[in-house]
Amino acid sequence: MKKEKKALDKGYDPKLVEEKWLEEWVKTKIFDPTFDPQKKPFSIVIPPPNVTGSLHIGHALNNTIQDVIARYKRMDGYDVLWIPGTDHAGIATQNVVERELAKEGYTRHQLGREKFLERVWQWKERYGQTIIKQLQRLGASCSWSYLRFTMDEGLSRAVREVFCRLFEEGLIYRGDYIINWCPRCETALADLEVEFEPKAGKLWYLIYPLVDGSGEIVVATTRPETMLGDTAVAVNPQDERYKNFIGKLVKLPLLGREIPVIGDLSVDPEFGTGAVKVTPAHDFADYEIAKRHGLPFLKVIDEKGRMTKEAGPYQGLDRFSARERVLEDLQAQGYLLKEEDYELVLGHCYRCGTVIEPLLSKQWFVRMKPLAQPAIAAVEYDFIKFYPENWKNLYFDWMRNIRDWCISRQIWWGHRIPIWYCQDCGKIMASREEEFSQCLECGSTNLKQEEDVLDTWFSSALWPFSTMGWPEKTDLLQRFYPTSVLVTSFDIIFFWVARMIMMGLHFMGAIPFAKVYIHALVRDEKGQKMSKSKGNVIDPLEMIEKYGTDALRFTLIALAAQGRDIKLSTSRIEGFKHFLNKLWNVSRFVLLNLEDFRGTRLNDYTWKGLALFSKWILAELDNTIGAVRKFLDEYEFDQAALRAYHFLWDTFCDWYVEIAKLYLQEEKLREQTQAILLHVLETTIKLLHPFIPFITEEIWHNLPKRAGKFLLNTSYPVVEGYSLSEDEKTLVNSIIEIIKAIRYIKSEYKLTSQRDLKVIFRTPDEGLLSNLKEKGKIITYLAKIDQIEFCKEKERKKGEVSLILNTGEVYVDLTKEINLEKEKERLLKEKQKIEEKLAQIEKKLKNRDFLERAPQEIVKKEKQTYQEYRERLAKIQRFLEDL
RNA sequence: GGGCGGAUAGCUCAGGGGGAGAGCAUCGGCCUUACAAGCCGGGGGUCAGAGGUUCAAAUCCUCUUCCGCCCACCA
Repeated sequence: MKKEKKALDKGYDPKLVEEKWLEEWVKTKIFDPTFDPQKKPFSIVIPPPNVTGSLHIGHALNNTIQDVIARYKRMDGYDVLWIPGTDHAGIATQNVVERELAKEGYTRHQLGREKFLERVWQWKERYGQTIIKQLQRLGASCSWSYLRFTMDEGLSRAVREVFCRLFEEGLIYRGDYIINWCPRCETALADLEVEFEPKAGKLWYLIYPLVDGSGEIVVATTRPETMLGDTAVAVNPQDERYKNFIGKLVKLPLLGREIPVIGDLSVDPEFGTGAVKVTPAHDFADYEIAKRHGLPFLKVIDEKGRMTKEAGPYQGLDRFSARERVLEDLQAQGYLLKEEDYELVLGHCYRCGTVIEPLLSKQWFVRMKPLAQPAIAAVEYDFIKFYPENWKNLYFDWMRNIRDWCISRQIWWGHRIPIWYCQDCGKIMASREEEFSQCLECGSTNLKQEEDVLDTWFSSALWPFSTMGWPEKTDLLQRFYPTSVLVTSFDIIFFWVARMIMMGLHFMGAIPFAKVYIHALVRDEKGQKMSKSKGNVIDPLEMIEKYGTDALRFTLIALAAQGRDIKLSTSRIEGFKHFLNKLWNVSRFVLLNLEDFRGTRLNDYTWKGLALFSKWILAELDNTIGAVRKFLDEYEFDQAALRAYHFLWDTFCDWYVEIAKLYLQEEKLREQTQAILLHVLETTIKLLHPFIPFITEEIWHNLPKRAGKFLLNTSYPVVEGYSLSEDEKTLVNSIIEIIKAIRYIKSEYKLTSQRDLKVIFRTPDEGLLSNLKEKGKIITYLAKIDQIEFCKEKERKKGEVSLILNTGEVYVDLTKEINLEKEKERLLKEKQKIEEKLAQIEKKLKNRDFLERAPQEIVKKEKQTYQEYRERLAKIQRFLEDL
């Protein structure tokens, strides 16, 4: 016999509980894999948050979902590895540190590369643990011994290896291309890193006179300052208006250069004047035109967004002031025809919001087409499955139109591109080693490493295998690659998911994960993405502080329906906090009633020997376990959580526990009821543990006779196959509906405190009748009345209140005078409802098509319902007469 | 310009071809062997609009309106 624990405190206080278990879990390393050969492996890699970041609500959702999966799988017998880690987040982190420096009055250039990187590393050391601590606070059951960082030595080696192999395979090349440039961060950006926003702007019409004086051509532009870099004017060759202009020269206003008029099919005759100025070095479309026609590229804006010497008198001006000046001068010299309001879409840097400048520059690219092909096939053939499925369309769309990936960045924080240039012979070499001393071609030691670093997503793309020690052949890779599932949100399907699939297939020869679960974005109440700059963030840490981690987790999970965004509100969190309190208190109740419990188990009793409602609750529990498991397996986490929620509250607390109070008083039933209470509570707690780990762990440790050190070490509940016979089901339903009916009558007639009512239940079902007679006590106890009579036939009596149920009728003699008018009103209202319903069914039953075409069970059911309602109507009629 | 998703109770949202659901809010009544963060009972919805498919539509299809996302080199 186990000495009983002292009862739980009244009211659940997460603060007292969460910290304690957190410490225990992390300390004992229960989240690390065991490598037990008996167990099947299951692995997840975390989407690594920014190393200097702070937990936001999106992380909270993302990691809660992963945690639910990880805990469920662990309890279900898998050997789970969940690799945690952080991302160095190149530009973002560099910007943060630069801002710090700015406060001290420095720029990174003043500090120099080496010193600057030291600062960033310092920053990383100081704040790098923050996000990890916060993830732990969230209860994330990551395998903390395997913590990784994208710039760890191991991961950096993987980056170099991948770069070199791609370079050797000819999949990485360097070239002059027009790219997106952020003049503030002073770096190139990939297409994906540019965000477009519509903005009110103007369309200016500029006059370009023909050199031969035979006329002029008017072009429309949104960026007049780029005219300084024009090297042609393009028209559509099929445009009759301009046919004769092609081949002629126009004089560029302000600068006086002579440039040709060319014909190009990409020009839309409908837009503007049908003539386009061509600025090859500062516009993507113009760049393409220029390549087709062999036009010169004239760079008039530099890396800082200032006009170059090519811009003549405008040299040194910022690009926006240059626009003003150019317009003034054009106006003054009569080259500005008119201006119109025009809404344009401007690209902005996704990290700092600065307007992007398309710029011609030398960058490194990855050839994507050859990598994309197998990655498309992997999803087409369902080797990788998306949940919900429709996200794969988005994936296909992007992958099939993929363009080469610009991977070089002109910042300092990141993986420096492992390319070395021989200063003597010009040889370009890729090196797996960090240092490289001698030219392979000429033996010169005069080598210079590439200044640029890699796009931060380059290392992220390797995450599933670089974290497991690749390129070494490690045990980790052997056992846990490919990973089982990737949990992420749709906004990084291109940035990350697609690239991991490509790299995984290319370097591991295997998919990086079998399933991709795409969860919702958590938005604000207006449906907008939360962001610091908009000031509409809900801080998960604040919520945790206020409501507790479990409440936040449960809320996020319960709201995370597949394929739909979450609009979070604090009232929901509050509601679910109440649920935790309920769980806490019912546990308290069970424990308080276990004082004399001898510790029998369910197996000590025969099914036949159990009380009716004990069998019932076991059957209900069984249904719940089945449903929760099914929902978890299908990644319908909200449904799983809500199913368990309703079982605990509506079924267990509201019915079984109340009935158990009665059973506990009966000597014969007391002990088995204790065993059932404990069993159901313990099972429910296991069921709920993946969602709300802290409170369940705390409760579990207060239960007697538990096995294992932590709840996580127990096994997830399985369906046992308990079910009631048909007679038992009828009996249970009857009891419940009788109780509800009496409660309703008492409430309607304001008799809630009156016990001495004469209540009669009549049913024609003799079997039910005899069964019910033994259960009168449950009814009187829960309905709070002194007694109830059961009968098969009943005299009609004036002044009784009566309710029709599925299994019979309840009559209440209110003894005092009742408001007959009110009862009449109620009955008439019910009568009307029934009549409406009957009319509806009648219409169906008269419809030959329905009778012939609808499934027979449906027809049968309708007929049955029709009969039942006819009977009801007759009864109501009688009740009305009896009033 | 393409593509995707949404419109269901006062609010926030589930559901999804055969009797409209939850949480919060609201109204009435309760300190009952845990829980007032609770218990018992009630009210409240032409499931955006129109058409179609079907014996049967909130649910499937089409269109319309509004909202939100993603993609796209119309200067």
